[in-house]
Amino acid sequence: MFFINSRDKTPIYEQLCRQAREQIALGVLKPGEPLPSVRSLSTELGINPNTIQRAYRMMEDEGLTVSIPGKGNFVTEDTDALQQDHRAKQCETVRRELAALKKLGGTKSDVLQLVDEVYGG
Amino acid sequence: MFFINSRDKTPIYEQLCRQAREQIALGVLKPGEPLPSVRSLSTELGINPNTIQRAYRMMEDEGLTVSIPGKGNFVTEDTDALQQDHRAKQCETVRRELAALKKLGGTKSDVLQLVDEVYGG
DNA sequence: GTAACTGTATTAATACGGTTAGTACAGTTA
DNA sequence: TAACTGTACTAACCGTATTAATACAGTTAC
Repeated sequence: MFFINSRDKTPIYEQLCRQAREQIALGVLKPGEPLPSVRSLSTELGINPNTIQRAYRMMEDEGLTVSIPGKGNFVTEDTDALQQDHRAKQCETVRRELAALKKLGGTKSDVLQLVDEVYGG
Repeated sequence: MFFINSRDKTPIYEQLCRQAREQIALGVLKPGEPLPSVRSLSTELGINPNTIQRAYRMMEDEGLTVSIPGKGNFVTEDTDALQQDHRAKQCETVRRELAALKKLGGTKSDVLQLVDEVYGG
């Protein structure tokens, strides 16, 4: 469910939080689904429990999960808003990158060809 | 020519190097054009000369500039390859972001609308 | 109730990297 | 010669990621 890219220079807790964000947006992590416990994920990944704790706290701060003391951490019940938000942000990213490509001389037909490659002719 | 975004968490020397990369790709920085001296840019931006030196070294390592001891740092003479390379990378970025958007449920018509917004109907 | 889980909080120590500071040396130019 | 230029080097400071070691409280199953 989670993994660590040691080549990635971003902090471990950010990697984990980002993965949760993406997997919720993709529907891989489903509403109410329990996450691994702090200690089990800690031993599984071979990192300190404090780092997991910080990742889980960040997930909860972003509204991705809810933390219930004594029980565990769970994916939030309403992932719909998160998915829509993530999709809107991705649209904005695409728009920004398209504008950058245009500035570099990329033509509309260049872009349309890229779209065809992704979506099929 | 260069500026520092203190809110940007990326290192100053990376910010400067990225700006050089972008401005060369956009044709703002022209082949052979001299860059500010290490010490003058240092005082202008209010940061340490060592940081500028590191940024300039990184630029040279990327082939963006050439450093001539006693004279200064200059934009490389052949910026064409750099521009083409930058444009190819930007195409790859757009393709990647498009694929991500598709995974999130973005339809082809959604994307085509974005393209129209950027390039005009 | 006890044991074994769960999350939470706190403090200290370590490690790494970015940045600053200061100095010194060598090439270039007027 | 003087005033630029880039380069090299060391030491120190600081913020942050990470580890380490505890301690406390809620939950669950026996």
